[in-house]
Amino acid sequence: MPSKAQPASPSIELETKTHPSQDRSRATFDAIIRVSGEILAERGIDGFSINAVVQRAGLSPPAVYRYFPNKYAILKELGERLMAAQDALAIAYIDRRGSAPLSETALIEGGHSLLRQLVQVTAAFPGSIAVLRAMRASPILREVRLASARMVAARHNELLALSYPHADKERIQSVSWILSELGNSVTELLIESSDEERDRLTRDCAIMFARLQTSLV
Amino acid sequence: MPSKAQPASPSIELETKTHPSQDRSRATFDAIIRVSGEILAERGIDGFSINAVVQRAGLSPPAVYRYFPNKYAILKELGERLMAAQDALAIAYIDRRGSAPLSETALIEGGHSLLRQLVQVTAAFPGSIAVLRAMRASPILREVRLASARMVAARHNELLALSYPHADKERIQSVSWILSELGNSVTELLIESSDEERDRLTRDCAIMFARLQTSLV
DNA sequence: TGTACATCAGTGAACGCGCGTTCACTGATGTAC
DNA sequence: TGTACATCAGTGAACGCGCGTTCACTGATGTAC
Repeated sequence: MPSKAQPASPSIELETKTHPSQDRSRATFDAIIRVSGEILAERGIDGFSINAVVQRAGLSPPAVYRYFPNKYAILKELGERLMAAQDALAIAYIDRRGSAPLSETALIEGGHSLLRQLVQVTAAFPGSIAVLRAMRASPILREVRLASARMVAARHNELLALSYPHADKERIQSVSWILSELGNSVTELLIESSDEERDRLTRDCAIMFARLQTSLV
Repeated sequence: MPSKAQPASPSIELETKTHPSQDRSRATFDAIIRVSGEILAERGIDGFSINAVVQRAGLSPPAVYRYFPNKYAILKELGERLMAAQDALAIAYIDRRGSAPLSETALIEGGHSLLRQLVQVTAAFPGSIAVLRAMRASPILREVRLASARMVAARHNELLALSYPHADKERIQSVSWILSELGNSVTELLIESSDEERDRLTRDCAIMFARLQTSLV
């Protein structure tokens, strides 16, 4: 269930340029990514600048421009890496789950475990939820997150269609989209919460998602 | 269920300065707010600048500085206005609902109607969901959104404690917090979706929230 | 294995621009008598 | 009701700064023979 098409922003080149081939350059590339995540988390997207990255990474500006044409390209790379990591978890969960309709208990357990993994992987990622927020906040990056959400939703949709053969197709699509989109929001919510609250919140979110699925009959 | 305390950013003055007293100045103040919403929606927080506001509103820079010390103060004002509008709807819903435990059907109807109102009010607001996103994306504005979410969660918590007297207090708190936080995320999701999808999505989100509440037994 | 050369990786210094912000000022509105 | 004055509201022009970006260059690594 893709969202409304939006006019692309005045075209900004977002692709990475040279790809690192030697060890030294791979280290530089990785440092740029890591440091960018730190700065993004501390200052938000509006405080993020290439100059800040350059300074903290101990590089000179052209070293960054060797790989990235501008700051949005760095953020896009960060976003794509995080999305890839999250998508892998979601897809593995969907594949593991199989197409038989599951009991509510089993759905809760599965969802709970997926959420915990998402939280763990996202929290450990450079920039963590600040990357998600940047992708929402900047029109230039929106498409990165949407592409991932659409893909996961489509996969979930196939699965749910098999699990609930008598359910309305449009409802299944709607539920898949909600699970995919809110999965992201819930991950944010969980990472921001304190350690003591997190377990309880994770379980309740899993219950919520499970019961949304069982409502398909 | 307040989230982890975060160190305040290096103190930035966020209060509005002079408040408009004459008609002319009220018009200027409102124009600043309206135009700021437009620019925020078009370019995101990282493309938002006082210069851009000034230009579009047909003002000179000091006219803005008369009311706001910096761009974050404008965004904070926008955020507080949107939060106030959303909170009013949520509180009205909570008060209207009363403390008797409701049937799932009634919870779905109530939630559905609240979500529709939230979508309508938020979509009509200057900047719409871009304001929500800006408040998430910038550490400087985070507190504005959190204060609102905490307040709504606390109110909802009282109500649920009465509705489900035998439920675990901590679970009730957790559920209240999820409803409050995800209410925001869902509003975003709904506004971004196309007109044809929105009704279906709204209903399914209402089902999801209703069934989370009935899981309290 | 050593040398010459090609390619890869990163630097120092500078640029123009737009941003946030302020100064000294003009014009508009309200008020006292 | 008209005038003098005080306060409110907004302007024009300029500032310094940090940002994004590029140029001509040096140093590091890989490769051919």
